[in-house]
Amino acid sequence: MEEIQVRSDGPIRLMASRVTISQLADSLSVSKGTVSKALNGYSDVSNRTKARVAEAARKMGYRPLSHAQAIRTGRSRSIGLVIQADEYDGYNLFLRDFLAGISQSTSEMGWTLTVASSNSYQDFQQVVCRMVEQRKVDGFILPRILVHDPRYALLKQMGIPSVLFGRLWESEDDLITDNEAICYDIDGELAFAEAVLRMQKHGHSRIGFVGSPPEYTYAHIRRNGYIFGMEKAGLEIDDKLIISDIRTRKDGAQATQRLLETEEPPTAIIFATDEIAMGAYTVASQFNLSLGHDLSISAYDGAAWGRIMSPALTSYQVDMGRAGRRLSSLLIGRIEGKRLDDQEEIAPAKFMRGGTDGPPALSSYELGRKFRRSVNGNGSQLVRQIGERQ
Amino acid sequence: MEEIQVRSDGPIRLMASRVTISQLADSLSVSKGTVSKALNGYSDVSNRTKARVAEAARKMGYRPLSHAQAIRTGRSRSIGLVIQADEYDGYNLFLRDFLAGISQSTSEMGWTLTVASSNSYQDFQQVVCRMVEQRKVDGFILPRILVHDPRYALLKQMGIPSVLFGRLWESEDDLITDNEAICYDIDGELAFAEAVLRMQKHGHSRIGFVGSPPEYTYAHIRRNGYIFGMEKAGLEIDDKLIISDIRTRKDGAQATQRLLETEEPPTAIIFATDEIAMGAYTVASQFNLSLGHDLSISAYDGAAWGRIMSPALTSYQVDMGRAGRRLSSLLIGRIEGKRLDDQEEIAPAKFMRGGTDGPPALSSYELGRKFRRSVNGNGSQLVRQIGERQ
DNA sequence: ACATTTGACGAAACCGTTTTCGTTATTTAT
DNA sequence: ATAAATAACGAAAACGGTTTCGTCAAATGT
Repeated sequence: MEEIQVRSDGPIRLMASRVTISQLADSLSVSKGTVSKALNGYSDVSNRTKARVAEAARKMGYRPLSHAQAIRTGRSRSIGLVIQADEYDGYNLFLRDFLAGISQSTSEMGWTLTVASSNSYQDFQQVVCRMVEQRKVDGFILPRILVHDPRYALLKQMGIPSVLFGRLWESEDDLITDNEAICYDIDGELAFAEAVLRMQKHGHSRIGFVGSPPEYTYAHIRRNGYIFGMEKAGLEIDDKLIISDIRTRKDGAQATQRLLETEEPPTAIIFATDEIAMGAYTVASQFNLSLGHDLSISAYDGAAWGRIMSPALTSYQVDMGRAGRRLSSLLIGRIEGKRLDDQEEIAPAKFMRGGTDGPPALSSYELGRKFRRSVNGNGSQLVRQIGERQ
Repeated sequence: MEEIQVRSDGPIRLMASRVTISQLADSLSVSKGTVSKALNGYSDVSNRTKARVAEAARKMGYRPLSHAQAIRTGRSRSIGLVIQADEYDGYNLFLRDFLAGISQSTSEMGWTLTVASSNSYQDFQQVVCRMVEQRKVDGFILPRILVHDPRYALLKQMGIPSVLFGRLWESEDDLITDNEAICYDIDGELAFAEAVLRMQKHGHSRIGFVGSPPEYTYAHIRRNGYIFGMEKAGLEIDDKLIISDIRTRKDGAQATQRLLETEEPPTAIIFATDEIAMGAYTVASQFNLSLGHDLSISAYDGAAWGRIMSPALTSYQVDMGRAGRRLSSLLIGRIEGKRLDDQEEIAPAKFMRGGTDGPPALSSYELGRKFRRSVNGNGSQLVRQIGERQ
């Protein structure tokens, strides 16, 4: 610990001047208590005075110091986001737009975004507790919601406001449904139903699905969308065409291969995420299948690098900026005790036409034959793993 | 504005209890002033008392409330990062690791990370001023440094501490070199020199370079590394093999094509970033060149999606987590007035072997012929643009 | 006309910390 | 031995807000 001489003046510092509440009060010849009450909308002060104060505050550019407010009120006008550094997040999908959205919206409302990170749920717990105890934040945005999300449960138990990007999943065996959670989500169900119908319109009838790990709520939602789309399309739902619990490109490739190995392989496959759809590119190039012709695929996320693939990946894009803006707005509203008309807000995904879907060039039978021929040509080697880490 | 009835109790709130300095002082039967001075290392209090206070603080888990400190000291123990939403950042490269690094390090030191965003330099200015005026942050981390970075100039003029991820560039016409700036950077010069030598070892002698827009400092550094490597390798530096000011994959493809069109085309090309190196994949697939054989390429950044390309991109990886940790540590040190032994800290990049470099299968002459034949086969069409936005 | 409520404000306490300024006991200098 | 310096602490004043409480005039009820 450094010794500080008494009356050390520390490092250089040039303070930008600021209007304080006392200065504002003096200029209006009222007490600072009245100014505070006026600005905070107490019924305790006349409308005339409120107007005068508001006007003067605007003119003098007065902005209350949130630190000073925090010490008395316990609220810091800041919202928290904990980045889970441990979580698999293959290709850094959206963080920038998401953060930009959140911080834009929070700063418009005069709030602040505080970012922390954790390496485990244990760590998350500690980080949250410390931030709350220190009154660093008044609430949290929780991204990537799990079916039974311990983070939400923790915050709820602690009485800390939160909003979810995604939804909780109420399975049949949950006796109590949680109707307090505030959610913003993208309508994955709709997108995947649409994707199926789109494939049907192209002329596909054997349509497969490759889903995400079941711990995520979105895995269920997207799967349901697929099922719903198949029903609506009047197509047979064949369990052999449905694979779940896929997370990486490599596993996506294996899943694709497994689907193509079935007796009546799908001529179109719908992937739950862009990343696992990458696996189809591997398989296609390995077995000489033309994406968009021999095999049609469509995915979801709208990641930027999907556009650099060739052909570009057909996908559904999520507007992460908007998600961030809405979530912070919802959270701040919640913290300030506003009543919401809706606990859930669902926004549509945007279809992004790429080159990986189109009318089937081959029938299911022909595709199967072509694939098997190619497999024999290659020996029965598994998907070659390209560029392993380190 | 909502009406608040007098003595409204507002939204639900369950405060986690906290040890205050008064409680701590009482338990030790000293005044809170003494406790404060003891913990802040004033020479004003005896070592015995300091030890007692420190011990009790540890035992009771006392942590000063940064808001309360801020109101008196003007320092909030928080560092700021402004995300530039306007800036081109093709594929969301590193933000997550970078943020995780920063927040990990800051939180270890008991500090906080505050994130904001801006859409322009104008906006940056406003955002920074507001954050400083509101004492939200004590300093900033500036990523993606420009040759003459107005952000750094602004902060310096305002007297706000900052650290740079990257370096300022002192050109010959700058009379005064700024030796106050604190920088952390990756040794791009070394990496690019190495890349050249590596290509030479493979047997290449015609080695091209595709560089970034010159407003970024790193563009110059990487180019210098290439030049230095060429000199060290004893290879001729041919201006026709050097292209600059390339930012996107599409432009990278055009640059690649231009290099291949020269009379004596390079058999190896070194790209300043992974993203522009993607252009080489486009060109290779279009003109039927095999990367790693007909044409060797190597790049820089170590983006995760480089590994999903086929073949995987040979690149130099930047440890963004470490960068974040070091930068926040340097910044906090600077704010606390610590003397540094070095103003610049340079870390090495890590070589990531991929499949895009190897011994040349063709001589420069043969490569040129093969390329031209392929061009004629394709007509002289320009690089086809795959998957345009929207 | 009088008691009571209401409206509008100011004075002062308060939040948790830092910092200034006294004060007293102990050294050191003369 | 006495004056001056120093060491170690407490009391209290900041910091910039919010909130409680008291006060007084005006409005309202009887």
